[in-house]
Amino acid sequence: MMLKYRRIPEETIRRLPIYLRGLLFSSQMGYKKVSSGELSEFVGISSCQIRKDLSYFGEFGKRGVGYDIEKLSREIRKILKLDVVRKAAIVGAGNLGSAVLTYPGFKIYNFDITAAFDADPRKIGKKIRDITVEDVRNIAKLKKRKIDLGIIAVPSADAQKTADELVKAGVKAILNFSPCYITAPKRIKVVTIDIAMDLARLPYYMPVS
Amino acid sequence: MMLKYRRIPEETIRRLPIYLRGLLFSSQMGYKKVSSGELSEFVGISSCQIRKDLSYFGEFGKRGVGYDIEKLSREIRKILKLDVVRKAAIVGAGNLGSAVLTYPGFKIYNFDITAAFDADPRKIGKKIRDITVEDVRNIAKLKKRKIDLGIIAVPSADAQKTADELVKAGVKAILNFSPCYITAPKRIKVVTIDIAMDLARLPYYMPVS
DNA sequence: CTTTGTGAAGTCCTTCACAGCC
DNA sequence: GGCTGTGAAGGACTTCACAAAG
Repeated sequence: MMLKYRRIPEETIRRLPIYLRGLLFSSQMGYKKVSSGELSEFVGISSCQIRKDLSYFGEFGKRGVGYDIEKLSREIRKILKLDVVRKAAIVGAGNLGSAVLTYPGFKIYNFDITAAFDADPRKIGKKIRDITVEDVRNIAKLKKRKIDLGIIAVPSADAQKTADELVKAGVKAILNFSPCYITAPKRIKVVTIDIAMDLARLPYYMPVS
Repeated sequence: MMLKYRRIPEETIRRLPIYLRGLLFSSQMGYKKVSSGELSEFVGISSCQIRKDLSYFGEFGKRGVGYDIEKLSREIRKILKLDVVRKAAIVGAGNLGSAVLTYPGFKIYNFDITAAFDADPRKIGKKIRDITVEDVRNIAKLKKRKIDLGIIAVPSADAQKTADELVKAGVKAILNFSPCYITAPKRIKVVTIDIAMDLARLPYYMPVS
């Protein structure tokens, strides 16, 4: 395995989780191995794209055979650093925040939500799952608790302020559920999830009656 | 306005809703006009990207001045066909389905959810919002009701089957909340929303302690 | 002087096509 | 024969840089 240095496209990283899901699906179908062609069918991405993407990180397949599902899954998890447990804190304990707190996806990817904050005095002290909601003014104290990920589930108007506080508290990445653009230092990865953005472009592709 | 024909990049369409949100924000700040440079600050997309994107559809700005917010918003809504009311139906009336049904974003973009289906006899007949949940076996009857958008909120295992039925019932687009890849004829636009995909790539960008 | 609109240049990403290996 | 891994070619998207307009 030579693996000379090449810049890894952001698009490749975006696709790795899709492959992971395709591999899970394959394994549930009873397969032990898959070829890039078969995986392509399951995930809707061309087989040579799949091979190229994987080639950035090593040689995981056997020519004439394909990929060992178990082994490739493990490799992708390692590439995405999903094998490390990350501590997360959520700000905003309203409907959205509560939904996020109970969403099982976080555990699957090794996120451990260990703190929740809100500005509403009626919510402070309340227990959601096994977490007691704290006063939003105490975010600064997170620094000692070594939180990796900050989750924003507050109204748009407070989103940037919350992001700034999370950055000060030392988070490495931010997951933003508020429908707005957020600025943060370059070293901090910000991902914004906004269903409305996907919704709004659907009609463009729909013929008018 | 010459506007010679050029293929419109998919990426441009993806950004139009973001501009729309930036314009809303500008108008809420009390502005009447914005330059591409100002809008760039609000949405985190370069000013020449913004100008190029808009240039695919016409000349909406005034040189030396910028864009009239009201007018540009209207134009983008028209481009995205957000000015037409679309009828939507949702399949799956569980937690996710109920949440989707009550999500206000649909109304904003002129989607009118007029039907809901579920396979669970205990849910059939129940009322959510102003909609009575129907038996999933009656999806075929949707054809007469001229539904434009089908929303999938069923377990992954049933997603493809549901998609096939929605296609037969004549939908023009599918919004898929199940965490899996779905196939449909090319004329039908499928958008899959899966938070887990965004979650799973976050750790890659986070330095390990 | 400011800001748009846009060809040209540059960058990034995908697909092709095939050598290399099983 | 079948399938991977990859340089080279091709295509798509972004940025540059500036003429044109207010």
